[in-house]
Amino acid sequence: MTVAPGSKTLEPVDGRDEPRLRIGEVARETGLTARTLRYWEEIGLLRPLAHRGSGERLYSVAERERVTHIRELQDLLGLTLAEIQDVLASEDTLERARRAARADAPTPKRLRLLADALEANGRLVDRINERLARINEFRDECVERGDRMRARQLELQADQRRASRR
Amino acid sequence: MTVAPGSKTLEPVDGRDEPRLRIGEVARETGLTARTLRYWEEIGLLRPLAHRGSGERLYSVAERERVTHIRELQDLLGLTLAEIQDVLASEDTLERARRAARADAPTPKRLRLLADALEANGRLVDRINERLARINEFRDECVERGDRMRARQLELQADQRRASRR
DNA sequence: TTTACCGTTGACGTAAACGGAAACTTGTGC
DNA sequence: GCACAAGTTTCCGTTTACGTCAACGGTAAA
Repeated sequence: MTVAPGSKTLEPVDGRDEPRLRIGEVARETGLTARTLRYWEEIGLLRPLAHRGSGERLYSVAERERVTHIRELQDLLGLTLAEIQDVLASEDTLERARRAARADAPTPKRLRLLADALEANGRLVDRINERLARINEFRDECVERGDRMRARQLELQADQRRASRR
Repeated sequence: MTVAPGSKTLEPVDGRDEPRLRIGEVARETGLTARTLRYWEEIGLLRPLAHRGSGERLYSVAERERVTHIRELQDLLGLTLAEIQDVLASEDTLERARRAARADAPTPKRLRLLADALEANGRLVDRINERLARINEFRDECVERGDRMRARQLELQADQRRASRR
């Protein structure tokens, strides 16, 4: 058995503990393909540091999480990548807020960033709730149809029993 | 103002009361484009009777409902048109069951058709529930993030008040 | 050094539509 | 009876979000 090449040079990178992930790892862990990750980068959804030898991309853990988040927005809410761009642009405020916290930025500025992030989050939750409502409605329709079918089934079974009795 | 052409010839068609709808009407009522309806027909999802002069399509009410059903499967469950083909193939059993009922088919046959339709419906409901669960999970994550942000906001606001008091 | 991986860019292919052009019915109004 | 608008038809090109294939490069273990 061979060890994945580069496994040693990957873990640290500049004294920090943040592990750097290769595209294949991110793909496996998120259930996507490398092609998809490159495409998302191409249209500006991701921004890994492409380095190491001939431009090999390296992802941070935060970026991997961003990937799964994008996946959920796309899959579960049915947003287009363009819409996701917008959502993420709003949400990135939170990242800026965190950086501001680390940089000991003035409290009012941090409060403003937080408020923005909260608003973006609120809009997202609204969209999710709306979608949940619609799906619930659809589900109820389906269940009701099933109920009607079961009722009809009982009728027919009764018919059958009556017929076989005589 | 002019009346839409053909509005008079449409309602009945052969002594039956079933109104026949033109492609534009179906498109408006379902929120799709005529182009999409033709495309769905092209790949075998719909089968309107294309007639009247030069192959103008006419849809029944049942077909319009099929269209909205397809839309929901696609939109709400995120199924591809190919998957929808399968789902509908199973569901069409119900239509056959109805026809069998009208044709006074033997009870055992009708029961078999009903059972098939019920099974297809059950599978569909399962898929819906699965999806609902995943979206709920995602929603909870988002709400929780919002809660954490609000907590941080309160902290910062307290800081601010303490600072301004002295 | 060779082999096995994993990665790169680039070009072309595909699914599920969307959009527009040009021609053909069809009912209406003069 | 004829022009006209509304609606439709087919045909063809574009878009989005990737899949696939080819040709090539770096890294590490044997």
